[in-house]
Amino acid sequence: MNPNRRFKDEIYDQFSRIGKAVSSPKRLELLDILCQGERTVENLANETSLTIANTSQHLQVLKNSRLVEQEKKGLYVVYRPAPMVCEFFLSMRKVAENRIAEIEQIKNRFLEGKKGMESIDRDALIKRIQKEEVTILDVRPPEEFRAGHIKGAVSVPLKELGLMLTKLPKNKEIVAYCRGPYCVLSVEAVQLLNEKGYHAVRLEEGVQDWRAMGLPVASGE
Amino acid sequence: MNPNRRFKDEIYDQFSRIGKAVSSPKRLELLDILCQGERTVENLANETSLTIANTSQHLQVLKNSRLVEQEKKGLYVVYRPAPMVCEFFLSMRKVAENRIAEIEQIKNRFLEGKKGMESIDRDALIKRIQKEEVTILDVRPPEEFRAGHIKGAVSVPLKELGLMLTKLPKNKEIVAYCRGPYCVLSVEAVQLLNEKGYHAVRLEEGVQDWRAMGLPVASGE
DNA sequence: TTACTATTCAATTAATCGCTTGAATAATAG
DNA sequence: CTATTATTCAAGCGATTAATTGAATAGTAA
Repeated sequence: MNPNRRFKDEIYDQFSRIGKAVSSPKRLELLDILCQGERTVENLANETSLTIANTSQHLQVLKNSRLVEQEKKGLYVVYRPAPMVCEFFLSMRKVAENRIAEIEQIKNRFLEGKKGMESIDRDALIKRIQKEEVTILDVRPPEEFRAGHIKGAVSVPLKELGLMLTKLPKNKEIVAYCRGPYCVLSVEAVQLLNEKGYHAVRLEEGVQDWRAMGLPVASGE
Repeated sequence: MNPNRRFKDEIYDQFSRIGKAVSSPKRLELLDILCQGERTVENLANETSLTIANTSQHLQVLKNSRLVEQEKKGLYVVYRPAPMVCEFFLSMRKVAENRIAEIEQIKNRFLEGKKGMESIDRDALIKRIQKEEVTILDVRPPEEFRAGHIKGAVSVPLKELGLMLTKLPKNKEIVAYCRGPYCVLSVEAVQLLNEKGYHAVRLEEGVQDWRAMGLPVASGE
């Protein structure tokens, strides 16, 4: 075969390694979670309802295409996204949201089931922050809050929301967020809060989106 | 199954449609070409050394994942990339280049075979444009030049380069470019020019990269 | 109408992929 | 040392995919 053709084929073969890595829904889910912070295999398996062996296998596909890195910490193996990968994931999500009409439909159908659920986006939240007082709630697990959160947000993991209710102000509006537009933690949080008489709304964006917009993100406690 | 899990699965299934589309080397090659401008099926089949039927099949995969759009023009069907797709492709290429070491190796091995081949990047070219006079040559087929080219470049398709040699200035440096870092048209052009006594170098970036940097791009003749 | 061209469809084959299962490995604790 | 825990490996099954081939469709021209 002519050497130019060979060269091209080799190059596109390499490019396709990235594509193959993100061609499986389960691997996308794993990547999405990893972009919130590093995780062990067991941890990822629990969140995705995959078996441990299957999770490990998917993680190795991601590792072989260089989208994640792994580090052994004692008895555990911790995985984290490689640099640039989360930006790439966001860019892929953006194309999907803009081009695939089914995504909007699936989201609407899901949210219709949750009556009274109000979602706001980044712009609307920024306006409210300036105009009136709002409490921003990060309802993800505490490790994810520590790894990075919207500046000014308070960590109230969904699991502890029930216990923390009394500490929240009833007169202020509450904005809850989690991992992004397709994460349901904030959906459940807002439902619970509204049932209990608070005025809560859901922020669509996650920390990654917030950061990508150039908005302030903090980490640690 | 619990409705939250169902929702997540449906969403990631949709996201993976984009991933599946870019998981095949041949489809990536097709996308890369399409990002230079619209094409007919036959046209694409010729450039990729695929059969017509196979090309058509791949294009339909791309269409079903909404990455390309199609339009019937008389006897031909013309395909073009959907909005945002070329940006996404660039973002994927960037991850691949930065994460997959093999790509650099393949490129180096290929260019080693072409002795005396000098490549420069955008920054180096900009400096030379300011300091000394250079002639910028777009060696892609004329339709691609018309669809968009680096401002100030002259269209000299590789196929006609042999005939146009006399019209090129021997004392000025010549910078040839084509579709991007992995396109070989400019490699062949620079080889020919250097053999004939010109001082020619290859620009790595293509028009897409140029545009993505915010640098001036023109279209038409 | 008929002939011709560009593209798509349909059926087939070989290769690859996702997931499961059970065994193997590696680090730690007693 | 043995037992325990987290992860990976290896084999196997069914489903999906890429590429080939030949037939079918759609638009154009005589």
